[in-house]
Amino acid sequence: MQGYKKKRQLAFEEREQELLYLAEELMDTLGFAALTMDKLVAACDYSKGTVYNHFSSKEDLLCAICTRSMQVELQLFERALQFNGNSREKLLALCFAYRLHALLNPTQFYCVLSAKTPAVLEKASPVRLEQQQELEQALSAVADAVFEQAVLNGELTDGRGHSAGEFTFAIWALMFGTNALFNAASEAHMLKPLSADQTLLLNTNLLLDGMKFSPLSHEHDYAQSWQRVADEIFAEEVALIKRNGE
Amino acid sequence: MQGYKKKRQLAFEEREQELLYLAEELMDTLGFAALTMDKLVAACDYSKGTVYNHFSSKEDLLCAICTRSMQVELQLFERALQFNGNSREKLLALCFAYRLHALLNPTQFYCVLSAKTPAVLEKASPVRLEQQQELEQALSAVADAVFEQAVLNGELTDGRGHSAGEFTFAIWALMFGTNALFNAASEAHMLKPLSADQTLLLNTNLLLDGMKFSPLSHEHDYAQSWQRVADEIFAEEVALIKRNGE
DNA sequence: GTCACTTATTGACGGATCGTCATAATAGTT
DNA sequence: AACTATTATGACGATCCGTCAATAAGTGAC
Repeated sequence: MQGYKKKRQLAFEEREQELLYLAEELMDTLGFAALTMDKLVAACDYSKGTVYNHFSSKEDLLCAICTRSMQVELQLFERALQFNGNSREKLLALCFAYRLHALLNPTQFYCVLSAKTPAVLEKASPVRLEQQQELEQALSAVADAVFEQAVLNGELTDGRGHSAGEFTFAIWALMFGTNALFNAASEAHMLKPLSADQTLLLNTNLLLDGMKFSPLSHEHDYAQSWQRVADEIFAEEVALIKRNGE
Repeated sequence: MQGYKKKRQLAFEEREQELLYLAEELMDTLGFAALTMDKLVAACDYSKGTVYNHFSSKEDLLCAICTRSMQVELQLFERALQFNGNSREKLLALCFAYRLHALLNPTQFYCVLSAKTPAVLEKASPVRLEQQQELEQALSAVADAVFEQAVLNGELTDGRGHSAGEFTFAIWALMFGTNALFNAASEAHMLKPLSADQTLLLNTNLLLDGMKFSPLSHEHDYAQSWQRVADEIFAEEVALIKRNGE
């Protein structure tokens, strides 16, 4: 029967989410490296075989957490787009969302970082990797659209013939790198003389200025825009972080 | 006796290098994830206890490979500085060296990437982490010096009061991110429509233009500079990569 | 309601891997 | 040669991973 299979399928997906949530929780409480398939099995109500029915390996599980992470990130992106401002400010809002996501869900960000590691890439299942790429595509598409709109609006006029995709990749790489290095630095108890937010803002300003994305940073107060994004779009989340930080 | 201890110490360090080299070789041949302490022990002439006398854990070993990697990178940086050109071209040469290093030693780059992962950071020994930070400091210092020289030369005049360190961090994050994402993409057999070199060049051009680092990219043909770096400084290595690539 | 058949679940198990530690060996000292 | 301090050894216990034969649950036919 059709309905039966559908129900079954639904239960399967629900359980997968449950397992992913549990795995994340385990990492949160026990530390990132302490996540173990055995522990996950012990913590859930299912047997090892069932868990392995969902995730072909530990790395596959990591990858799954990673894609789920990008799904919630995508939602943050959609919200960021609602920011009332010019294209460059919208892009800034996306960067804000990216950073916010990393702060809200450090564990998830760890997974994303690990998922760029060959040790994980080598062992994750092909299906999972494909899903991950699709999500990355979806996330990139959001930024692409902003760049394309900026061209239409005349905010981005440099005609060197670079595609939106290239610009998106550049800002993505910059955000990824900045966040990764920051996290590593804080994890290693390094001195952190410069505030993460300010650095992030500076870096995006430099890159977008280099794209000649007007209004340029000396023509507009993007620190204020950054603050506005925090207040007008993500007030709740920012408050949550503040509370957790203390 | 003084001389005795010294000799002993020397032998210890020599053995450590030997082990590191061996570990890297194992990763090269068996795949990144296949590196195992047991295998390393089996491959070397020492016992497990001795190996663990050098590296407190597998992650510590990874970290050690990572710092050694940065040492060779530092040498490449020194050579890059020899490039005959303006400050911005020297910085470009540094970026070239960074990329070159990742291409020449993919395994080492994997280690560097993994070393940003909390799973590794959590388990590496404090001493090792400190060494790693020192090396990062040394590498940053090279770029810092170029930025500072550029200010003295009047090539970098933007007076927004940003320190060389901030600029260095920005370009470092951009390079790290670009390389990491590229490697992950190629590992996952993703479509790669854009050439890595061109993308890298574009990204640095954008960022440095945003810093108002003259001559700006529309005032100078940095693609040519990039090629010159390849020919004049790293011809040997580039040839090696070409050969290996086929 | 029962039987045959398909699909999903279980958890014990083998094979690896990690890191430790009591024991053995080696070097230096007296 | 005897004694001490340092280093090396590899067997061992504890995990951890992933598999698979056995078991249970679900489904449709009669």
